[in-house]
Amino acid sequence: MTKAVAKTRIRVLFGSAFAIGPGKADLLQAIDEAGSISAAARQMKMSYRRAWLLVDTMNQCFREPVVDTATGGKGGGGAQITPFGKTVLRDYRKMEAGASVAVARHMADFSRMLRKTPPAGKTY
Amino acid sequence: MTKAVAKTRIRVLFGSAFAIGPGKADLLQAIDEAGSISAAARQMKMSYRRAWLLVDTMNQCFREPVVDTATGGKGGGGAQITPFGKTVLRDYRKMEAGASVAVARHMADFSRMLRKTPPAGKTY
DNA sequence: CAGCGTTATATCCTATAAAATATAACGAAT
DNA sequence: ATTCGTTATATTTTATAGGATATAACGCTG
Repeated sequence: MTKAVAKTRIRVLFGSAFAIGPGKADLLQAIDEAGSISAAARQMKMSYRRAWLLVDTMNQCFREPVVDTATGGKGGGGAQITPFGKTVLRDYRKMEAGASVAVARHMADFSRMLRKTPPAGKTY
Repeated sequence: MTKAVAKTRIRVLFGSAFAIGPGKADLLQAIDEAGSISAAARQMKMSYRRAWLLVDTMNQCFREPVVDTATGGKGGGGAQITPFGKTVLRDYRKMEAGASVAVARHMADFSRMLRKTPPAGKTY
């Protein structure tokens, strides 16, 4: 059975550009574990460019940087999530979890209305 | 003051393609009010093509059609949201509202962490 | 000092989503 | 019968996000 579930995706918008969403939160977490942007990017199978751009956006959107970076390789450089960044991530996850619970409350009813087999091909 | 708020956007995924999200819900509502896909599309400033594709996807994803259509213009044709479609929309709005409340609970803390002025230009 | 693995950035290329456009069939009103 | 405003669909074009690639500067390590 194809259990269709709503992954609850919330995004915090800031003006027109957005500050953080599921992708950036995961990236932040990956950087925390991996110790560098590039390692996190490899882990998440995204280009370094994309990862760096996302980090840059976050650092621009928040009052303080969420990630500290240092050039140089092999023990020298790398990236660390700041204490402030950890707070951002933690608070974001709280919102996410809360939303997820709220959605789950009605999800059973909803999924009954879905077809048993997903439509094939592109569906927009 | 730039009040940055998280619009809570939830999407119900169905396999890989997704069944309904904020855009489709709004479209459904607009069709209900406007009485036709094309009028709803104009109202929402999207192309008819796009609106039609979204409706088509929904009709494929759910057990029953959410929109009934009839060809012909000037009183003849048009589109109506089905009773089933109304249920879908109502239940979706319930999930959305629940999620929104949950997010709002933590939003105050979060928005304090944002910069006072949004970054200019493209930010990804 | 040479090498490795970073950050940081610029440029080019490409895949894809969306718009624009066109057209056919249709049904009611006039 | 003509016209109007639909649904439905196909084709072409455009805008843009993202990948690929290249390069410089940097800082540890050996």
